[in-house]
Amino acid sequence: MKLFNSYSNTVEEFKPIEGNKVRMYVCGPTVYDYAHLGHARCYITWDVLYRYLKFRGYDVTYCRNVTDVDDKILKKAEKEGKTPEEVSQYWYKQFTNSMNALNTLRPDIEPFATKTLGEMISMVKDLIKNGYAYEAGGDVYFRVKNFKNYGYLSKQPIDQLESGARIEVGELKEDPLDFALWKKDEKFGYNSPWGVGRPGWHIECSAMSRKYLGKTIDIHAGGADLIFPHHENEIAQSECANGCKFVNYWLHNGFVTINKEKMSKSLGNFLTIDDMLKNYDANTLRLFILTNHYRMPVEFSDEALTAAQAGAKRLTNAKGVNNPNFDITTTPEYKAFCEAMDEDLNTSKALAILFDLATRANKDEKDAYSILYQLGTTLGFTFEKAGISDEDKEKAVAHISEVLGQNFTSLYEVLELRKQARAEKNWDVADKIRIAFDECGILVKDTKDGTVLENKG
RNA sequence: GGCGACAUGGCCAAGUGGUAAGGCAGAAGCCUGCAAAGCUUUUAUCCCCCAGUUCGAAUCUGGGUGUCGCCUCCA
Repeated sequence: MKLFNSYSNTVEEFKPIEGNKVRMYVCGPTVYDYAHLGHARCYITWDVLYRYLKFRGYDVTYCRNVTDVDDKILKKAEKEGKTPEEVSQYWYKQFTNSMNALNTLRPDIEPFATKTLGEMISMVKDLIKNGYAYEAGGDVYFRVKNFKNYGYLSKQPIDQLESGARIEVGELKEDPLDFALWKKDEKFGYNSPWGVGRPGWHIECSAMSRKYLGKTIDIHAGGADLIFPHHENEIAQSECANGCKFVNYWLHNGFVTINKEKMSKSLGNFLTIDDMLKNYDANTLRLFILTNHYRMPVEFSDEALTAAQAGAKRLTNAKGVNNPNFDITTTPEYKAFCEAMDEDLNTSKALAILFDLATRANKDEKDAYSILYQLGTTLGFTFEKAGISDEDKEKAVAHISEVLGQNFTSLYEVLELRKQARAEKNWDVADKIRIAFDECGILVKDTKDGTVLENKG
């Protein structure tokens, strides 16, 4: 399998450190607000990598942190008169709900920054001891100039970085490039050898990664906007504290754009996952994201989402039943799928194979659906036909009763009446019922095998 | 200013030296009371522009033009 490594800026053959074990870390959310489409893209992309690695037989440990100590959380807490913990717990729950709704698998480990403070403090202590960090007025800063590889990941010449760097008022840095490992904070802080304070954002990931996955890990992934300074700083901290390589493969996903502009909190041009899911289902969002290569920008538009919706429907509504005992690994489609995914996750190519399988499944080709189902599930699509809830059924019966001016007590009665009407070629009644169903969001399909009701989605 | 990426049909998009996957939309047909779904066929002499390398380039090289991102919190 080949993956594009941002560190070397080339596509490289992926080889885990130890046998078939893969240790994978993804920078998780700072929990203070709604997750938006940009987050969705990031976590769906790495969800697909996680699923695919497991599908290929790797023993993966996937760790995704939760940043629950941060300026933005504290600001929100102050504004709302809540404790930072209340704020982060609430938004963590929202985030988890969104991730579940998107059908992303839960990481094996989901550490909280506030529960990993010991590791952070010991790491900062080591950095000070080795001369890579210094304390100044209750803050601790990393001495960037002492790490010769600084700027390697982001391909930034150090003198260029220097010209842009500034020292903020109140900071006691030796050099403008230095960044905070620990910040004095007497209001919300925690005890440390340097007084009451809280950790800098970058040290959180270094510490959590080391604690749960070890000093050198296989994969570290996240959005491309984290390359500088976040990942650059993580490398500096981890390699100086541990005295060894931090990460073998740095993976970064591209952005979601809207009106050709990066979607982000600060620009305010974001659409939340929850809002998106009101109009489009999880399969649609996933298809929208996976039709593009993960490193390319994806432009959001309703037109694109509508196209994805039609495609997702075609893919997941194909005819057939999965035979779980069918071994797909001997099929040419499996081989082609793996070849595509092995090329730095060419999901677009992989999807072409799935679409072909969907067509063949619809033609009742033997095993086509099983292959489609098993490969599609590997990409995180769900094939379960959405049933109609009892609540919606009741609503529909009530609505149809009103439309036809007669009192139906069950869906069965409605369908029987329509069946009879159709048998008698009473199209007026049959169509009225279908239209009434449609108004309730239910699609009526008259197939050879009888009438089927479906959620319009 | 520094660094990096991208430019393929109406829309989205794969393809990085051998003659343009796939999806959406459109068209025609089959099926069908209608509708929906499905099936079949069909839609780029051409890949931003110019020069070059080559038997051969969307694919490599050089030069343009345009778009985006990072350099500050950001997935």
